[in-house]
Amino acid sequence: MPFEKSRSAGYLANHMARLFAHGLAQRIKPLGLAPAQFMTLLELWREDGLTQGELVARLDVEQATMANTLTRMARDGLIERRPHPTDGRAQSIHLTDKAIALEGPATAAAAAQNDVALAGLSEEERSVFLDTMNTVIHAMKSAPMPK
Amino acid sequence: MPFEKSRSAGYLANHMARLFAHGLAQRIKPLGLAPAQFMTLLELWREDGLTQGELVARLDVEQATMANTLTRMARDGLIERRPHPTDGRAQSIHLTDKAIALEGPATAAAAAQNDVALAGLSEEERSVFLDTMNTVIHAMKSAPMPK
DNA sequence: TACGCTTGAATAGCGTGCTATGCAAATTAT
DNA sequence: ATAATTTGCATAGCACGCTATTCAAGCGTA
Repeated sequence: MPFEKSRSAGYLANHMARLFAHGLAQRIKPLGLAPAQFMTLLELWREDGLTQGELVARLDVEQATMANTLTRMARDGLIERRPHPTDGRAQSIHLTDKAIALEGPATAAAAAQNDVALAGLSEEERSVFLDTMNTVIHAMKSAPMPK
Repeated sequence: MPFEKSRSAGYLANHMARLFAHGLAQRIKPLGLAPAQFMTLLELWREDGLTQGELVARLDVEQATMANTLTRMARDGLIERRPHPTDGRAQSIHLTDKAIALEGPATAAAAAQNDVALAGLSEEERSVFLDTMNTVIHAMKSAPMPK
């Protein structure tokens, strides 16, 4: 039997993530935000002044990816990189007033996209779905890489 | 209450898809393949000689994305672009022997990645999970774009 | 037939992910 | 205290996704 893409978790995950990203991008574009910037802001709204390394750990992206995202965010006036008070190698990342003001509208946009995506599911189904994604993420993170 | 990323479908979808892509990439790299190439090959293994436009429709990516992926695949000796027999604007995309030979190992690699990801789930849970992803995908594809 | 619209594909430019390097500051070991 | 290692970040280079633009070939219609 052929490899059926609509029965492949990986294929579906990719397709679903592209649709989520596209929908979110459309919704936050008017705010001057892009998806990776939003994701980063989620952490900084929760706790300002994190280092790049802390953001890397919390968002599970590579250090180089975060460095580039932060560069674009600084360019766009969302963050400021300040010298770290105690570690001369590090910087602390601080939100600008502009970025602080975006928390409400941006999280509302993300919630709206989630609502559209999950529209066909009951509360119970939504909860199971989120739990399952967390389980799958954990499985892949703890699996040893093949050879 | 704060926007909780581990309870956001979009955030989890993104994270999960990155992990899937990374795992698949590691597994098919020895075959000389990258994820988007594998996805494209899935369609061509099923039916050779498709046009770029047909691939775009089946994989739900933008035309420009597919054009670039096909260019890389031609560069890597996986496909050949031949003039379309009846439409002077189009080309038909044909697999090389090399690409044909990769079907077994590549689909096995993808299946292995899916297995790792779904390891913690029962058969029933896996089935529900795939169904739900298909439902969510459909919901986002049919939702009108905001404003 | 000729003009105009549609359609298949390429290209440019950018965001976001990755790996691989390089460098300077900090830390550890000798 | 000096040397070696580790750690924080930047940069280069590439895959892949997107939007926007351009061009040529096909198709319609006046």
